[in-house]
Order: sequence, then C-alpha cells, then structure tokens
Amino acid sequence: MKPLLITSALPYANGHIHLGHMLEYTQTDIFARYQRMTGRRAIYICADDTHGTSIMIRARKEGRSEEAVIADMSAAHQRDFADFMIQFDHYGSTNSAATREVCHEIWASLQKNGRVAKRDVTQLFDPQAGTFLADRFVKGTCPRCGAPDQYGDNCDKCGSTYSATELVDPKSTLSGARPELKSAEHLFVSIEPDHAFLTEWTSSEGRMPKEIANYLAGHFLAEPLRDWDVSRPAPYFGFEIPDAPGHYWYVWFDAPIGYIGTTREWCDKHGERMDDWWRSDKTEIVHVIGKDIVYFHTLFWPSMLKSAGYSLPSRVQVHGFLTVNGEKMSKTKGTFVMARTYLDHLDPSYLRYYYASKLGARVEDFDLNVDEFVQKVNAELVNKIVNLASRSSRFVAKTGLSASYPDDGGLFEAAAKAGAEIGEAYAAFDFARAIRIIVGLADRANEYVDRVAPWALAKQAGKEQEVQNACTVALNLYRQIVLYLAPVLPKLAAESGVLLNCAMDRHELAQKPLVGTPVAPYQHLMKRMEVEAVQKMIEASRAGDPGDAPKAAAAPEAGAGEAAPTKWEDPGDALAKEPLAPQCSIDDFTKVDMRVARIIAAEGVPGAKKLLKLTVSLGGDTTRQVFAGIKAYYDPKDLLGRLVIVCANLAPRQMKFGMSEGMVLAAGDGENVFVLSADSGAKPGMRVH
RNA sequence: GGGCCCAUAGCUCAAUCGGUCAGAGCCCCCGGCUCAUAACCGGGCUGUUCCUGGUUCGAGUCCAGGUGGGCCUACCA
Repeated sequence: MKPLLITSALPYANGHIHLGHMLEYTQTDIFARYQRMTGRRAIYICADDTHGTSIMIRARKEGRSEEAVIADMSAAHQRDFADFMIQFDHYGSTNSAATREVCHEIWASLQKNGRVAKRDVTQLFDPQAGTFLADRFVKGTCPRCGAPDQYGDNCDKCGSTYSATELVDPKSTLSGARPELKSAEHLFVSIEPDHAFLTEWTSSEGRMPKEIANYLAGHFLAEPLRDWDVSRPAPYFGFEIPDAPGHYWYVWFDAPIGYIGTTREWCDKHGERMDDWWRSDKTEIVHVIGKDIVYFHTLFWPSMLKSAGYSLPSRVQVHGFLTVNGEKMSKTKGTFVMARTYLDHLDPSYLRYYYASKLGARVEDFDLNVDEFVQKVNAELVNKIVNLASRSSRFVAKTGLSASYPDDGGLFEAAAKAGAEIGEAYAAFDFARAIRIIVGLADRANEYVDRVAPWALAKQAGKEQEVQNACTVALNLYRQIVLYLAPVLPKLAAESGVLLNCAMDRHELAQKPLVGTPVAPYQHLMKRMEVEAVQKMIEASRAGDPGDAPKAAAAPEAGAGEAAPTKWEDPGDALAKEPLAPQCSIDDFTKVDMRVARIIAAEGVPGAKKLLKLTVSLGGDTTRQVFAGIKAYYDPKDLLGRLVIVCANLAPRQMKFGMSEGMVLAAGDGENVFVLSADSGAKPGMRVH
C-alpha cells in the first residue's frame, strides 16, 4: 500500500470550532487512524487558514496585530481538536514561511505557463476604512423590493440577487461610510487550458463522490472555465505577490497551498523529503472537505497542482453539512454548539461514536438528533459493547484468561473474518456500515454470555475452568470489537488494552485470540450518557449572541414607499438602559411558576401612594391578594376582568397594608408601566411555559 | 429558472451483478435472567418497498413520467 497523505479543510482563524467542524475532523481522523492501524504509512496534515479581510478587520477592532489574533485562535483550535482526540501529524498555519515559499513557487510556474493575466476590476471601496469591500461587508436597501438592511449580494426578503453596486443607499458595515466605486487591477489565473484534463480527472472512478462529479460536469465543465481572480489590492492580510507589489493573494489561493506548506514543515521536522509526498506517484493524497468548497478543490486546486508539477489528490471525499434535530444549527435554539461547550458537558467519545455510526460516503447532510444521539450511544456503545467487558471481566480478575482458546462455536473466527469487511468499510468512508457490523458482533457476544451463563457456573463447585473459558471467550470477542472500533474510539481501545494487558493498535490483532494473560480489575470504561448533560449543553449554547443584538438597535431609516407591514423599527434604548441579566438555566426558569390570572377586584389603597390592591383569580376558588405598584399608571376600574400573568409561587410578603401573595407581571422602563396580558383563549390557572 | 441527490415498518436505516431481500436496531407488548452501567437474552407486533406505466422468466433494485423532500446554483466563483 502506498503511503497516504490525508488532509481536512483548513478551519478559518476567525472563529471557534463547532460541532459542524467536528464532523469533518472526526471523519478524517477515523479514516487516518484506520489506515495507520493497518500498518499503512499515513500522515494527517491540517492548519489554520489565516488570511483575508475578516482577520484584518477583526485585528483592527481588537487593536492588535493579525498575528496575535491568529496565534490565539490557532491555540484554541488545537486545544479543541486535541480534546476530541483528533490526531494530526502536524498542525500548521497558512501564515508560515513554508506556505509562502510554496505560493511563490506555484505562482512562478503559473506565470511561466502563461496562466496569469491582469485586468481591472471595479469594486465598492470604503474610503474611511481604506479598504475594498466584499459583498458581505456592504449593506443597504434592496433595489428590487426596497427591504432595508440587506447584504450586498442578495436580499433575504425577496430573494433576488444583484450586484453590491446596485444597492440603494449602501453602507459599509466596517465604518458606516458610503462606499464608492473604485477600480483596481486584479490578477487572474486561467484554468481553461486544463479543461479537457479536468473533465477526465474529475470523472475518473473513485476520484470523488459521483454526485459531485455529475455536478461539476453539468455546471462548470459544460462551458468554458472562467478565469479566477486571485489577487486583492492592499490593504489585505496575506502574502504580497512578488511581481505585483501592493497586491496580495486572495485567501483562497494560499489556503490549499497550506496543505503543501504544512507538509513541508512536518518533513523538515522529521527528516522527510517533501517531494516524496507531493511530487511522487509512490504516495497518495486524500482531501476531506465539505460540499461548500468543492469548487476550489476539484477545479482550481488540481489545475494549480498540475501546472506546478505536483501530485494530484487521488480522492476528494466530500461530506454534507451538520443539522441538529433536522434543522440548521441555530444560536437561538441552542443547537449551534461550540466544540468547547460540548467538551464542558460531554465525553468526546460519544460524539465520535455517533458520527461514525451514521456517516456514510455519500454527500448527505448529517442530522444530529439529540434524542437519537443519547439513545444510540447508550444502547449500542455502553449497554451492548462496553457492558460486555463489565459483565465478564470480574470472573477472571484472579485467574486471567485461559491458557488455550476454548471452543466458542466459531464465534471468534466469524468475527475475525468480519475484520476484512469492516476494514473495507472504513477505507471507503462508509463508517456506518463498519459500525453496523461491529454492533452485530456485540449482539452475538452477548447471546453467548447469556447462553453459557458464567454467573451460574461460578456458583457450582468444580466448574472453575468453565467459568474461565466462558469469560475468555467473552473478553476475546470484546477485544475484537474494540479493536475494530479503535479508529473511532481510541481512548476506549487504549483503556481496554490496560484491562486486558494487550496491545490494541493494529487491526490485524483481531485475528488471533488472546490467551493466558492476566486481567486487570474492572473499572468503568464508559458511562451511560445523561440526557440532562445534553440539555445543559444546549442551554449553555443558547447564550444570548451579542453579535446579533445590535441589529435591533440599528438606526431607523424612514423607509419611504409602499406600506411595508413586515418592517418594524424598534429602538434599542430599552435594552440598552437595562441590559440582560446573567444567563439562567432551564431549572432556574422552571422554579418560577407563572400563571394566567383574572383580576376580579382592584382598588386603591388608602394611605399608599403607588399601590393598588388587586385580587386575582387563578380559576375555581383560588384567589390571591396582590399589591402592585401601578397606581400611577392604571385606573383600578380599567383593570377589572383583565387576564394578566402573575408569578404565583413567589414567597408572600408582609407589606404595610397587608399580605402580598404574588406579583403581577408588567414591563417598564422606569417611566411607564405596561401590565402583561394573555391572548384571548387563555384561562386563569394556566401555567406559562 | 437550471442542476444534483433522495423516497423501504411509528423512528433511524440495511438489502453485492436485477434472482428466498422484504430485513436489523430502536419504540411498544409478553416472557426469561440477575453477571453487568435498571444493563442482557428469547418471543411477538407493524410494510401497497411514494405513485403510474415500461423492460424482463423475474424489479426497492433498470428505464420513462409524475408526486413529495433535501441540497447546490442563479449569467460570482
């Protein structure tokens, strides 16, 4: 087998790792670990993608250098990956000397091959920030439907697309300045000369998922390939183009080159030759990417590699997006879970297992269903698999395994045989199939244990050997299963190796039974998953997203024109005046029992300046007396009969004028007060959830 | 508007080249066991394989059309 160079897409240095990212890194890591376990030479290379306008803007806002920003983010990324047991051979950065050098080299060969051309491009320019603006840094009124506050490329109200230059009343989101049109020279790379080659290359068997090849063939390869704009004028955070001072390579130019640059760093560190990996037909390259960046990896990238005499990937594996409970990840729903938040609440092995158990080679979106997640991990991984060790190792803690492997009716041999099919599934990125087979093995192992019932034998004198034999079989079957799962669950494999005093690092170890070895005292290898922990994670992820808040506070613009009932211009001063309280948990929230109630009596309180005395009904005969500080705002007779919301389990409070047995909910900013009421149809006594 | 993918038990999914492929797990019900992390084992239940036509001795499996989902794009890549 040829040595294998494996990459995942480079995470961008402008944000933290979330569970969507983890799908890709888990997928790649399982593949890489499997390859290593077969004894194949395999290195897994990745890096932070560090260049571009976003990083530059962020650095400006934070008042520090881009280098400082990306260094912090790289450290955070690597912590997250390490904690999820993603085993890179090297993790680098596109902002490295090595990547810069490879960029120069590839650029030189593109120049030499006559692939580079200059052309003027007119773009919006922010005169205040002194920078050109990508579409998403411009907002304005949609030229089609008049919806305000739309991005520069399309309108999310009417769905129309347009050029940023068409926006009515455009504003830079960086400075608020009105962008102006400005022309600048850009450098373009042509890939059309490789058209025929790419048509053949993308469609060759096993190169990439079939649907991707179809998509390319029907879309881009069906017509002449357009030139690619690879430069951005200063200011830009990136590498300056050597023969075009003041121009920088667009982030997407140097990002994939980071694969090569990072490999070079690894080579330098380990005394390897980079050409053995990137300019050799003795090695293979596999890229794992998401479906959003197919274009770059299957057209531009191979063309660039070919032009510069590098090896082309033998496979581009593409996965879909992560959804949670069937929907896009959402911050308000708490399903946009950062890797760190997950790690704060749950064992990374759970997620690795769940991802593996559902991940096939197809380009399908992956739905993380929270209930299924808990259910699958507990039922398959803990109850069936790990429990196998738990239920049988105790009996042989003193004796160890039998000296020779007992007759097990062919179970071990069948499982050994399954190793080939499991291996094929891993190698084909069909992890779900591998897991299906493995869980089947666990089912058979549990049936065996039940059949021979070592716990019953243990109670009979003279059956010691049978007990030991039964457990020798059970633990060997367990060991096979965990060996097969080792690419997915390296920690479980390592800990099981400690339990059984054996190596767990090679796929082929599952072919030969373990005999005559000691067994360590059993300690829990994995706990059942608590639903509550998942809920807490979701809660923690629901944290108010400050990034979205300012939207509401955006300056109202008297939107002229037709009546636009979908448009509200609420000022943000109330929120600003009284910022959000610290986050509370769902548990905290449920402590507060709020009920719909009807005001059945309301009167002023003699001697009190602010209070009204209200009697509210919670339905039936249950009433409460509440003193509310709303005398200045409400006339008692206007309140009579109204449905309101009361906090019904508030501790009663003795006031000067009597006992107050609850609180009527009202909103206010200190100047005015508005009693909350329920929509019609609500009945007194209904709880607010 | 263009394109790609998908459609199998209540749920999640299997079913090599068209030939006992109509299955598994979960859920639910009944029974057993008690070694184990209330785990495990046995049994039972549920299907017009989206619809309509076609090819074939034979079709979830191939073809055509339709319906319903998902995704990608929208003379930017």
